[in-house]
Amino acid sequence: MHQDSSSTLYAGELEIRLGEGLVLATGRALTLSVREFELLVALARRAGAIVTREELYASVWGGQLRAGDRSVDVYVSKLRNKLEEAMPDRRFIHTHPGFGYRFQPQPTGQLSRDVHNGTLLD
Amino acid sequence: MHQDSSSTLYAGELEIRLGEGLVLATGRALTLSVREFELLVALARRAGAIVTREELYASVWGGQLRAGDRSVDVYVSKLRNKLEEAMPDRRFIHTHPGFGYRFQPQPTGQLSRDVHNGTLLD
DNA sequence: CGTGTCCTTCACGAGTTCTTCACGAGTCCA
DNA sequence: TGGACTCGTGAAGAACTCGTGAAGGACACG
Repeated sequence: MHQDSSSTLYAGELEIRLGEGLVLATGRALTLSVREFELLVALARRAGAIVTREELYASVWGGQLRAGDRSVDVYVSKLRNKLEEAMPDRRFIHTHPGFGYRFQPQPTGQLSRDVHNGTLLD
Repeated sequence: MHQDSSSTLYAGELEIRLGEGLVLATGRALTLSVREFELLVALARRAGAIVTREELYASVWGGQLRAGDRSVDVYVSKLRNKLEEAMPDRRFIHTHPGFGYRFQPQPTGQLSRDVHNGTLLD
């Protein structure tokens, strides 16, 4: 079927359809590039956890992050812009200086038990 | 499987009669070639979702898309022309660079649970 | 045959995306 | 306060993806 790698991640109001490269924010489709999408997936799969740049680089670009390579940061920036454009008043990606990034779908400061009606986030 | 070949897909103002190879746009019949018709069906069956070139190729041509084969793009272009000729001011087929194409009957921007009064889309 | 339609492939230009660089803001610590 | 370090992000060119006109082949029909 066309649904195999295509489970769906739910992260707050975000719906990430893995098989299709589609992200819906409150119903509206976001247009993400391939790198942006894969970065979002890498972050959302580990929602709530801090993910290092090395790990993010490995999942999105494949291979080893070289010293001085800022591509992860650049794409986090792009991704943030698109997420915030679609859903202002919400911060999804948090920076933990020296450690990495953390994807947190809840409104800033608020943690709540989510109801996921699709694949569970880790 | 999906539905038998004699049902009808409704996608926005488009009515696609599977058994007859007939497409009606606001009542008027479109004249599509076989490839164009099957491409439209492959897209419309998964309306709202991004469908990759590989998947489209498999449904329309059958078999595996080879690197460098642009036939899907060429037929998307032809299909777009005919759809837009029949219904200007509407964009049905959206490109998602790096992923594939998405058929979206609703006015740009709005996704909603559709009411199909024929066969349901997936 | 001659003509028309459809299909496939090629090629070029336009448009997007990716990578890298560079500068500045913020933080930490002595 | 000053230095070292971490991040955010605009910008520019390279690299890649996509849109589409056109050429040529296959096939059907008169």
